[in-house]
Amino acid sequence: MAQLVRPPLSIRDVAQRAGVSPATVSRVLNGSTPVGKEKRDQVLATIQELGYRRNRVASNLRRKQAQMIGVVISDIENPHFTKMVRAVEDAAYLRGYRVLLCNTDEDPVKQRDYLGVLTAERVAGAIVSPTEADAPEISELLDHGTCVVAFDRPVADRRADAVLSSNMQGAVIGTEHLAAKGHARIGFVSGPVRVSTGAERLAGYEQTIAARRLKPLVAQGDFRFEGGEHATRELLEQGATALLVANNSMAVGALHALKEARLRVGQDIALVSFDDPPWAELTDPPLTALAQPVRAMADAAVELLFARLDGRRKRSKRQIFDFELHHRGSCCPAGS
Amino acid sequence: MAQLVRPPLSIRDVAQRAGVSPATVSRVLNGSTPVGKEKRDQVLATIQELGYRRNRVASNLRRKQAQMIGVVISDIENPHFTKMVRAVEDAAYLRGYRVLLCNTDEDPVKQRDYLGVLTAERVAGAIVSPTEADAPEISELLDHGTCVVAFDRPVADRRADAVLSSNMQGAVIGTEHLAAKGHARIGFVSGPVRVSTGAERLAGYEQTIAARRLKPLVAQGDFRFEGGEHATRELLEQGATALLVANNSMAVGALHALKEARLRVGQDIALVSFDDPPWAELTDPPLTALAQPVRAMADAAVELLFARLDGRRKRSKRQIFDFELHHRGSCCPAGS
DNA sequence: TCTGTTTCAGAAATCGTTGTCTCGAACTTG
DNA sequence: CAAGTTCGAGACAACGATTTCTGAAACAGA
Repeated sequence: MAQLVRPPLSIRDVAQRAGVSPATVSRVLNGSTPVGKEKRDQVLATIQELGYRRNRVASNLRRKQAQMIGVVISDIENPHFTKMVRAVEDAAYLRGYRVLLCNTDEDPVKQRDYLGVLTAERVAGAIVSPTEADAPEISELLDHGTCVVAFDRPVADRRADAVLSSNMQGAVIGTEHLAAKGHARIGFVSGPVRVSTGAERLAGYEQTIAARRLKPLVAQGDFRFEGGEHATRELLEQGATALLVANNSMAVGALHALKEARLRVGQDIALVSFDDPPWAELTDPPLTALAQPVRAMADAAVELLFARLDGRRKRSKRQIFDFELHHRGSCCPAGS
Repeated sequence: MAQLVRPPLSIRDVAQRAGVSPATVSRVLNGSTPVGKEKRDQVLATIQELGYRRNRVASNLRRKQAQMIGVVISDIENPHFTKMVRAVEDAAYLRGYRVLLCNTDEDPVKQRDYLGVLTAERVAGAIVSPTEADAPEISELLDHGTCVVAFDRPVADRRADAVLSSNMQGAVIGTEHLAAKGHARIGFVSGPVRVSTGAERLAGYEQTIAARRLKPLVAQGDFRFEGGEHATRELLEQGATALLVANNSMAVGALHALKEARLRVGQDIALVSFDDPPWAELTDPPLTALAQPVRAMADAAVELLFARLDGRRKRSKRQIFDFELHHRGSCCPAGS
């Protein structure tokens, strides 16, 4: 059986069949200029009849802009980003935009590659959670007039909008909470300091520890399972009785390491984690977590983006959201 | 400050500056036809110098195909699909393809919309986990010569490739496991039967129940948290002492419902869930789960897709993977 | 009735790349 | 050395939609 490939119809085919000019078909398709009712009905009927589907690629070329939003994140398997992507997808779908997914794995090279791709694809806008804040490709996008919204992590170029969370504040709350329970040896499972969220959370922790004249115990992770596991082992060796973990993926690693060390969370050791993934309530015990209003943040990012695309806004804007501590069972008083 | 928009450079600008024809620049860019070393170096230098970036939209139009893979899934927040998307992204990135993300929310209308979008965007290939197996838009894609791989759920059109799991077998294993522990009132938190995975898992359950002359206890969910919660409440009212849950999102809902009913999983009630999300080991007790080799499946799907794109394969192919029961702590013997 | 304005719709130019066609020059080879 | 090849590179025509330009018809106002 030969693979029959039906060549797609073009706007010319429709025009010919309907007895009008291609321009008229285009006008009906876009509603850009009024078209007489008679011709319009004729065109619509013909489109139905032939099963014509407009070629977006050609359309995008002519318009010099793809109806597409690029989403650049570091880890598609992290529920934090997944929630964001979901929100973007929802909004994009409603407005007839598509989502181009770019997963960087926290790899600056891959990030720059992908940012270049967004320029090459002439996307209308981008939501970026940068691994590297000052990649020149971000400025390149902005130079071409593409809207860029930084999510979770700022970018260097001031023309971009930003939706951020107050990471310092979050780390302070988390550390204070553990300190208030009487812990003196509070370990911090840090993210990479190269990433702004990593650095800020670490700074918040260090500030609080210093203010309370405690000994800082820091182990560097990578925002992923393995790093969390290793860092936790390290901190246990240093005698930590409480842990603050800088993101949810590393928290999974930390829980593994603690299980391995036969320490009962919430009894032998206290744990507070950044992020509040869906499974935080299901662990044993449920996880005390520093939650970001991810959905609200994502909605804000999308709103910033489309406000610009629709020309409703010119000046760049930056919004900051606070963390909230969700008290659950993973924090015990010291020495219990 | 006026928003300065630098108009992007075209291949003609590069050609002019380098003193060659646009065709030559294109040839250097694509390596399609040999170009003399001298001119090639000249072109490459000019590209560097001007910071030229090729316009993918124009390229795609001319080539009549976008270097893009469409991924159609029902729930981007479900780790099962997330893992798949990850695998696709990995492979696509390596080969210079982009990923167009289409999230359908199990909504047939949205699915058909998105499949139409894939046609309109002239994607090179699509990996689809269909909500509706016989959407005509799938055939439309295939008619245009686009490769389609069904993932997790089959599609009606025989020209498509497929990577599936043996859902019947999985449900049988799961149900048998619970029955072997002595449970007589095994409830099934079903997915929507409209979806093939939903129907097949239900069938496997029913078959086993019938073979053992037990009473079927089924409550219909929607593959999402809420549905799992409601269905579980229903089954509890009917006196179930063991539950088989048809996917991981509903398992989260089930766990909530059980907690609410003050039933201890693994002691008062037994639980087996389809899927094996990362948090399955972290719950209290750890979740006994029917795992699919998602990564292997996704890699297989990608391989099928690219084998076709590269022209390495013509005939359509179907691969089926087995479930594996991961024994953990959530299954207790009956009446304990 | 005649001029001026609006409305509708076609012709044609364009968006930026790529592949085909062509042609001259360099190279074989008998 | 002539005739046949090969090779490199330019000119040019697409790809399919949009939009500007233009003109004809319809309409309004004086």
